[in-house]
Amino acid sequence: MEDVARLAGVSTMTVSRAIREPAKVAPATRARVTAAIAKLGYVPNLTAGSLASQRSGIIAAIVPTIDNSIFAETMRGLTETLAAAGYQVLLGQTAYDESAEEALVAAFLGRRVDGMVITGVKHSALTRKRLIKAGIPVVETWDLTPDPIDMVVGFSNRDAGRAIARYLLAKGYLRLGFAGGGDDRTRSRLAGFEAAIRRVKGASLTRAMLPAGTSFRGGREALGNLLAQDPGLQAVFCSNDAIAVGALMECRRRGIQVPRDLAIAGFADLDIAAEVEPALTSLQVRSRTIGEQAANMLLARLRGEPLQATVRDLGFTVVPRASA
Amino acid sequence: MEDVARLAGVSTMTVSRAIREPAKVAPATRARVTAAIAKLGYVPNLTAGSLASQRSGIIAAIVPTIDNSIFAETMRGLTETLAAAGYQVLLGQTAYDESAEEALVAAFLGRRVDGMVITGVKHSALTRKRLIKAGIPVVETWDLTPDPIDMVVGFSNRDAGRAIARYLLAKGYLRLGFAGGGDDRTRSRLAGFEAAIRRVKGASLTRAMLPAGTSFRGGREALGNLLAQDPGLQAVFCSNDAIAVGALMECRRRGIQVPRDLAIAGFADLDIAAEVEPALTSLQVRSRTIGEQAANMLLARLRGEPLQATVRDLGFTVVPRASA
DNA sequence: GCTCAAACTGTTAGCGCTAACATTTCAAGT
DNA sequence: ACTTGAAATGTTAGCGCTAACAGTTTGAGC
Repeated sequence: MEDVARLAGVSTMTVSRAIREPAKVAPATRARVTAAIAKLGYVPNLTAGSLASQRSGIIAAIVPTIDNSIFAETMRGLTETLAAAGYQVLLGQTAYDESAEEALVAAFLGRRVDGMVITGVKHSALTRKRLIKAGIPVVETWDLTPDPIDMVVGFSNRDAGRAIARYLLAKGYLRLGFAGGGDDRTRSRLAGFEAAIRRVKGASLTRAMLPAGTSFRGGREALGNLLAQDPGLQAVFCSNDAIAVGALMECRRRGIQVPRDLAIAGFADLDIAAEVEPALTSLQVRSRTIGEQAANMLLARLRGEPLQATVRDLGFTVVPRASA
Repeated sequence: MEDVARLAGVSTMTVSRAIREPAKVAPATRARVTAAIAKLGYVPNLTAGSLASQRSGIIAAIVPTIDNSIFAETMRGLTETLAAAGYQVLLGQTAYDESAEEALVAAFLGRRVDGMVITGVKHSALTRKRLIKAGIPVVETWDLTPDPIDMVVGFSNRDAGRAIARYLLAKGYLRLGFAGGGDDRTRSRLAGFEAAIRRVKGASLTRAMLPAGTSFRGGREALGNLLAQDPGLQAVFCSNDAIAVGALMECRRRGIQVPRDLAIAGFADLDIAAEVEPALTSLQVRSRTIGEQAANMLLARLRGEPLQATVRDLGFTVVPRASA
């Protein structure tokens, strides 16, 4: 930076300003600085800038795994919205492991990230404490809670499970099955699903629990598992569309007609849900919007704008298609 | 850090060492420092550490979009391998736009990242220049080139396209179609596909070009487009499995029997390829391994190990299934 | 020409840590 | 006790930038 300053015949402070707040530098000076930067191929050291300004320009994002299109979509919305505002995203994956989450949060706080987006609302006590103490804006995502660490954007997984159950029950299916992974949000969906079923006389629930992060293959196995437990099963709710498509394919393999012999409903309304045959009844959630909203909440807070709501419910929609 | 040092009765340097190189501090001292850190809830400022040590502990990764499972898998392999070595990943998405890539590279270099992983081998002259000048390890991925910026790990997309063409031609299909996006790697696949077809008398090629990043829906439209151009089409190669599944579903909708009336082959061998009915013939590439290998090449270079090969060819495998 | 605020530019003092070197401590060998 | 080298700890001097404030210049208004 000193070289640039010398070449442009100004002080380093003016170079710094020419880069960050061009409006505060006289046009002629700015031109000289710009020319010097170009000539020397100068790349400002943002690390030094972060240290001096106490702002890193980095937002940390923690997801269970990027290798799941719902989180990938959220990350896409987040990254693009933040990039437009000049922020970059540091990515962390927990693989659904709470202690991995704890370690990631600690590492990211050490980087003095300006904000954090974290999947889910259930965290270790230490993680919560650290995040609160850090004093940075934090957005929890993909679920709701009345007492977020700071802010939360998502929808009620419990209500979503309940909505699917009511939909299936309203269609006359009584012997219901559930296939899904073991993460917190799936458990909430199951809890809601189960609660709605309990309220209906004669309705039953059969479960096939899968490891968190399961997809197509798991869906096939889960279907066999469920039918073994209850051969008279009438409808299955799968906690994500990949599992549902797997189940659908297994039905085809076994000659089970969907939805005549067995109805299937998925979750998340991935692109593929509309394309398979029969098209998959699913519950639409706005993965990408969650990321965008999280980014916007963070940005508003970073700009010092007074906050509207700390809990943002994006809701969900049951999308009826042919499969249930 | 000074507070910790005072409480432990040592200098800040000893605190720094106790954190980074515990072996170099006497056990008793280390215990006092650790206790002081815990008591004060001290979180080292890695930004300051980066500035002083000239090592950021951050690797930048640039993909077209994270919202595509092949890149998500690569990112997963990359992030996990790097995390195990204490590095974090800064994520950038170009949306298949070269100028976006240029801006990301500039921003990441400003952060003084310790290394960079970038998708593809075609970059703007400025991007190449900047990366070379930066003097950090760089791994290009998802393709091969004899003259990488620094290192490259992937496979030949051209050869992959050729291999699929040969496979289809060997099965007796002569009137071939191609459906795919407009990114560089897809173009290479198409080039290889076309080259192999040209060498066979009587073989023909019909193209349906889609925007980069297209999936299921695009596959359906592409199929209609191809059949409109050549109603006698015998086999279609789709540049990714999502497009192929879309095409497959469109065939079902139109009552076209796969593979009897029309054969379909995909690319990337996503999980879903094996699950659809008929199962999809595809070309298997090792998405996750690309990320892991990129991480390992970077780490080896960062450790100062002498480099073996700068070009790592992970190859591919044609996976014959029912659809073609 | 003179005043005075606005616009512009410069100076100073760190941000919180670590590299490199300097010094002290300590145990083992004589 | 007395060297001696290794182990442990401390001191010094930045890393490259920016906040905060201090100057300096400019031009509009009278």
